[in-house]
Amino acid sequence: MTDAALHIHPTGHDHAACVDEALETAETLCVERGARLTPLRRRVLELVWSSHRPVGAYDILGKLDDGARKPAPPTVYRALDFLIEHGLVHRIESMNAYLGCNHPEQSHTGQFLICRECGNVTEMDDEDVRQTLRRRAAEKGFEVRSQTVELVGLCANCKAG
Amino acid sequence: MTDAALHIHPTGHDHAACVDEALETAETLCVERGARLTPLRRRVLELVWSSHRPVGAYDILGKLDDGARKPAPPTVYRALDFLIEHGLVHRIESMNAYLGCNHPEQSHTGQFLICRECGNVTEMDDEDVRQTLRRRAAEKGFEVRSQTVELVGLCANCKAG
DNA sequence: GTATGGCCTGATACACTGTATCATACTACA
DNA sequence: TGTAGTATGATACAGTGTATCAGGCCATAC
Repeated sequence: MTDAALHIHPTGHDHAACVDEALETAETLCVERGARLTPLRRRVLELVWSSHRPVGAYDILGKLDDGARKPAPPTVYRALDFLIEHGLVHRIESMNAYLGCNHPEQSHTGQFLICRECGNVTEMDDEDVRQTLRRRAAEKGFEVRSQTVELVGLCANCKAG
Repeated sequence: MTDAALHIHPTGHDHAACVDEALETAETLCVERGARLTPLRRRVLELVWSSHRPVGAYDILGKLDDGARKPAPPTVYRALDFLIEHGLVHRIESMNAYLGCNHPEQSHTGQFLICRECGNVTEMDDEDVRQTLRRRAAEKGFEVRSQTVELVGLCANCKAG
């Protein structure tokens, strides 16, 4: 059982279920692809999923310190690279931080809604947005290969509260 | 006369004109607002405009070294903060770099088209995109306050060439 | 004309984020 | 087993950004 299982997430959901599902999905997906979700990578993924807030690489590094051996930065960055490559984790550019992805089946670059009150980030994978961006850029002669969309504002919970 | 005036920009335009116009616009705008475009800030703006590629803070720092005194990082970051606050410069999050804005009249966050071949970045200030993002987020209960949109791909020139 | 307060810059030190490189260990497969 | 490929450990360093204090400049008030 992980730390996350010990408490309920601020938004009221059972976050342990999020983590479990994410890890299970990752296992399945890596088996399918012949990719190796090693204990280290699994642990890093679990730490990224410790909340719905993006996590810094050095936060992960700190939490990997189990008293015995303290890993070095490349250890974390390599694990993150693997996870990102397989769509299991996204990098939030405007925060230099990392966020678990809950639908990694097809690789993608999502659109992120960053709440400036609670810090939670939700992924909005909107095809309309994607197409609009692609079309508008194309009208300027630009061929889009990858999209970074990060919106800061207020989430539904924080607006209500 | 600046360095930029000594050569023609890759895309074939007279880049010195870009720089001159940007600096002139900045002067006017700061006078209107009662903001102080000091020699240092003006110089930093000029260096940001040295090309249509985003420029790193430490590149600017290096070019500020006139042999006599070498400025320290905070000097550059403070100047950049001022310029960003007044919409004269944008920060490209995915590159940790800074780009001159050619229509700073009304403050805004633009959409950026980053060419992975030539490195040039053009700003696409598309209201349709802005509205689509705002609407789609609102449908998820999210109220957008600021947008970061950075698209990587191929510009018209590099596709043709 | 000087005094005062606010803004701008200088300067030192440090924090945070990420990478290059080489060595070691593990795994899968022949 | 042996071997090639992959994963991790470990050291060092590069790149990016900030906290903090001190000094300088300028406008306005008196």
